Amino acid sequence: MPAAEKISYDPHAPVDPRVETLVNELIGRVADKWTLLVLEELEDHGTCRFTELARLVPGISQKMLTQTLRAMERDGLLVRTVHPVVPPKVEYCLTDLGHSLGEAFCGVWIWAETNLDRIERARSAFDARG
Amino acid sequence: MPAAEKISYDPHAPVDPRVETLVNELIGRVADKWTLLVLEELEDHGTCRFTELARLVPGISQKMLTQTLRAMERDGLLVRTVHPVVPPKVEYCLTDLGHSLGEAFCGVWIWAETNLDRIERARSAFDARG
DNA sequence: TTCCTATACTCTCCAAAGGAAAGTAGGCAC
DNA sequence: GTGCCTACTTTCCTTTGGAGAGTATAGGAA
Repeated sequence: MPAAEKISYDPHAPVDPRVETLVNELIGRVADKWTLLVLEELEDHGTCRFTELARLVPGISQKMLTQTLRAMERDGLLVRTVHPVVPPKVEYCLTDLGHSLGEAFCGVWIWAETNLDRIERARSAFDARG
Repeated sequence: MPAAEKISYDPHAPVDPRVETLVNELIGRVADKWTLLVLEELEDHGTCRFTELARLVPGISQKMLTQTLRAMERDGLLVRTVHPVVPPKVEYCLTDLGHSLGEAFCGVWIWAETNLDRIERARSAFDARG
C-alpha cells in the first residue's frame, strides 16, 4: 500500500476488510443504471405509479422496472403500496433510507451535469487518437 | 470551472430536457459496478498496474477489467501509461476528472458503510414476509 | 538449443442477463 | 358477450459477461 496519508477526509482509511467486502457487494447492487434512474425519478416526482415510472425512466423495459422496484423494496429503499381496486393501482414511494441514498448520489448528478462537456471532449480526443 | 454557481443543487429545479437526457446517459455509463470498484481502488492505492487492479477488484474478469479501463480512459477518467519493456508494464492513474468523480461518489461509499446493517435488516424482513 | 517465466492483453466458447412483445387477471362499461 | 384498464408475467431471442486458453516478447535456466 502506498501509504501517502491524505489531508482530506478519507472514508476508506480505517476499514475492516470484511466490512469492505460487504460494502463492495452493496455498491455493486445499488450502483446499477436502472436503480439510479428510478431513484432519481422518485426523488424528483415523489410517489409514482408503475406506468408513470415506465414513462419517466427512458428506455427501461417492464421486466427490468419490475425487477428494479422489487430489489429496491427488498433493500428498504422504497415502499410498495397496493390499492385493491380495478384496474390495479400500485404506488411506489421512497423511504427515508431511499432519500438518504438519493442525497448521497446528489454529488454524482452534479458532477455529471458539470462535466458533460469535458467528457464529450475527452471522448472525441480519444477517438481521434484511434 | 464555474463551480461557484453549482454549490447548491435543487433536484426539483427545471432542467433542460436535452441536458437531462445526456446526464442520464452519462450516469448510465459511469454508474457501472466495475467502473465504481476500479475507481475506488485507484483512489485508495494511487497509480496501479493491470494485475494489481485485477487482484484488488474482487471478482472482475480480465476481459471486463480491460473494457472498464478502456472506457474510463476514453471518458478522460484515467491515464494509461505503457512502458516499452519486457515483460510489459502498463500503469493506470486517475486524472483530475477521475478524482472529482471519486469525490462525488464519496457520499455513496459513506452511505453504504453507514447503512449496511439497516439494509441487511430490511432484506431479512422482506424475505421473511415472503 | 529448448524451456520457462512474467505481463497485459486477446480470443473462444458458453452461461446469464436483458429487451420486445404477447399473455394474464379481474372487475367494469357497454 | 366484447373490450378496456393496470401491473405485472411469460416467452423468445439478442446481447453481455465470465472462465479459461492463447499470444508476443526478452531474459535466464537447463
